This record gives sequence, structure tokens and C-alpha cells, in this order.
Amino acid sequence: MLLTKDRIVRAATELIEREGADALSMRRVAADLDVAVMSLYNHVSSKAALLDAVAERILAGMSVPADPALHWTERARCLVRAFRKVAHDYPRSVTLVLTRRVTAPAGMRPVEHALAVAAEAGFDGETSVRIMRALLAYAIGAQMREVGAAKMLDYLPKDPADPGRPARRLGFLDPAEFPHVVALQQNLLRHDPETDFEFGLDLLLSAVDRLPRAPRE
Amino acid sequence: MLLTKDRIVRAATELIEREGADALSMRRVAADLDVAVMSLYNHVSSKAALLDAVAERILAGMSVPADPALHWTERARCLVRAFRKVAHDYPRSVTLVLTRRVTAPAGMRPVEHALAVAAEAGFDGETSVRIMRALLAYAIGAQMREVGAAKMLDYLPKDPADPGRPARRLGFLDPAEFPHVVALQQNLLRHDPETDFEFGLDLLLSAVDRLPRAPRE
DNA sequence: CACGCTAACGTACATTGTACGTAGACGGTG
DNA sequence: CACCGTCTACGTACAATGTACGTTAGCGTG
Repeated sequence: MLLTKDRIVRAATELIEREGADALSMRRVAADLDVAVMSLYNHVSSKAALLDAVAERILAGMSVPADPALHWTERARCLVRAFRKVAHDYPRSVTLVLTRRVTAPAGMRPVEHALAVAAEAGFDGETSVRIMRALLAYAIGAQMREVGAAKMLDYLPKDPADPGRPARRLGFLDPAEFPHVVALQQNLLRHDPETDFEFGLDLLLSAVDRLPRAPRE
Repeated sequence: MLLTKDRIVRAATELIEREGADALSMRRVAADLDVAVMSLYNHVSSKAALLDAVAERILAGMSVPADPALHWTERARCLVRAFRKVAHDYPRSVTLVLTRRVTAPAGMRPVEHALAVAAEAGFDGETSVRIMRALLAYAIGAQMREVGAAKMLDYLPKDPADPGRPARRLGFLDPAEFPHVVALQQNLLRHDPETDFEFGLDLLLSAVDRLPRAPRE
């Protein structure tokens, strides 16, 4: 089969999803494709460029169902949820999207969509951009927090009695210095990313909805 | 001078700030300290551990002025701004803090602080945790967006007439597909991270302030 | 056929993290 | 004093990495 940039990028994302981003090396990708290492460089100029391509591909796969009948806050919700869906589908690769910058058209499409929603809601350009940025910041941060929190569970000191999943404690913290953390450790250790995310999203959107806007028509 | 973990971590952060995180290697750190490479491993168990230590050190240097007289939203603002200050002081290293997870007490201190503020505002534990998470997510995302946007300017296609700073355009985008982006390119390319950040923070805090809470006393 | 172009390849090198073994300094104990 | 761990700085060595460079085989066009 002919070697092509698309196949390379696809193999790279699959490798990342299978073994994590650290395991990605040009040699591994080449091996997965049954190709010599240097053949990759005929289609990808460097490893960094490959990672960029992976990020772009993931972003491009993000499909936003745009239903003009919905209230604009609902449409904003759909947009952000679409991002969360790809984050869920490509849990290990999505960090690339958050880390690397995507200037390609694929990366601009969600931006365009968000600006359109804000404009349709009656906000002027300046405010639309700011709203978009605030939502984007929240979405990015929530995602990073989620993957970080997932990793954190592995880093916590293992319970020697049962090194399995459940019942971690934050007992190594001094209750005098961290009273609230210790008191709320159950809440802190419990993970419900979905409702956590929606909670913050509701906050943001409700505040945005209260912003003054220019009369529409 | 005696080699110590603190000196190693300090040298590592300085190196990162000077030449970026990619330039950090054990050999470089050792060279900066005039030491043999393997001597580092007497104090730091691995490069990953060193990076963790850098992140922790930066977080530990975050000082939050706690003025109990202020309204709780102002105190929350102070907390988030304190984070932004260290991000401004260590612009290249701060990505480590966002990427790696910090479970050490130093990382928990801001969490404790945030929970204390929320509790004092009259929210129950469950809600306090959620509020803290939403604010944290926003702070993280805004920071990542900021460093990403800074990098993006370098990636934009150079203006061949004047490859210097100003007047970048998004002309390579199709106006038919990206009408809003093209129309608002001035707003999109302008960077005022500070007001952008405050805008979103205001949104979040105003919404939080409107949440119902248990009667305090 | 000759010619040039492209895509796949192999070799080679510099750079990385780190496992392992060694040597010397230091401090306590006889 | 001699002896003997322990600790710390060191040097060597190795496997894995990204990629610059030269080589080759196939293929379409003159």
C-alpha cells in the first residue's frame, strides 16, 4: 500500500491512544506501518509537524450539529459538548490539541462557529470575541483538569492494604494546615467530570446571558 | 559548593526560563552546575521527578495575600491573580504546573485557600468544591490559551513585506467559510490577556455570587 | 533507450535518559 | 591510630531517539 501522510497521521493517533503520547516515536510509527523510518520524512517534515497534524486531524473530526432553532445558549452548549466528545473519543491525544496551537482552517472552524453563535445572540464583535475566549478557556481548562485528575489517582500513595481502585484518602495532609481539604476529601476525590463540567458551563453561560447587548433589529 | 536538590531544581527552572522547556536536559543542568551528570541522580530520582519538583517549587512560590476584610469575590480574585502572577514570573515553566499533576502539600495550598473562601461565602462543601473546580479550570485554560496565543503569532505566515511585529492578517482564510473570523480578525489578533482574563473571571464570579447558599448564621 | 523525478530505503551521527561500578571523604568504633 | 560502613560525586557504557545525507528502484516523458 502506498505510504501517505494521512496513513502516517492515523497510525500516530492510534499509537498514542494505545500506548500514550510518550510512547510515540518515529520508529514506532514506521514499524506499525511496516515501513522504514526515513520514509516517513517524505510526507512529514519532522516529528513536531506530525504531532501538529495529529492535533489538526482530531480537531477536524469534531462535528458540531448546528440547529438554528435552538436558543443560542443551547447552541453554545452543543459546541462545547462537541469538543468534549472528541476529547472523550481520543482521550490521550487530545492533550496535543490543548498544548499545540492549531492555526489551520480545521482549528478555526469551531472559532467561527462560536463567533457566529455569539453574533446571532446580539453581541457586538468585541464582546463576541471575549465570550468566545472565556468559553474556550473554560473548556480547555476543564479538559486539562480532567486528564490531570485521572492521572492523579495513580500518583496518590497506594493503600498497602488494598492497592486496588477504591477508597483513597488524603491522610498524608496535615488537617491543621488543610482543614477544608481534609474535610472535603470525599468530594475532592470523587470524580464526576460531566456534572462538574456542566456546573461551570452553566455558570458561565448564565452570566453571559445577562450581559447587555445591542438591540438586534 | 555542596550539591543539593534545591540547587538542582533552581538551576532547572532558570534553564527553562532561559531557553525553554525543550532545551532542558540532565546534561545541561549538570553543566550549569559544573557537576557530572550522574551526580544529579543522588538527589533527583529521574528527569520526570525533576520536572515535578520544578512545578512544585513554582507553586510553592505562589503567595496569596489573604485579607479577611475583603468581600469573598475579591478574595477569590486575589487567589486567581496570585496564580497569574507566578505565571507571569515563570512564563515558560508554568506549563509544567498545568501539565503535570501536583499532589504535594504545596499544590494543595491554593486548593485549601479556595475552599476556605467558598466556605466562608456560605456555600456547602459540595458546591464549594464545584466552584473551586470551575475557577481552577478557567484559570488553567486562560493561561494555556495565553501561552498558546503567544506562540501562534510566530506561526502565522510571515508578511513578506515586513516580517516584523505588526499587522498580521488572517488572509489565508476563506471569507466565505469564515465570515466572522475574517470580519473580527483585528479583535482576534489583538492580545490583551489581562482584560480578556478579567472579563471571563467577572462572568464566572458574578454567576457564582448569584448561586443560592445556605444561611450562614 | 536515456533522463529526471519521486518515494522508499539504509547508514550514520549526535543527543538523550539512566543503570551500574568506582573512588574518595567522613564519621564513628575498636 | 586502624578499620569500616555510608554517602556523595564521578565516569563509563548502553539503548533509544530524531534526523541529515546518500543511494536506489520504479515510472512516466522525451
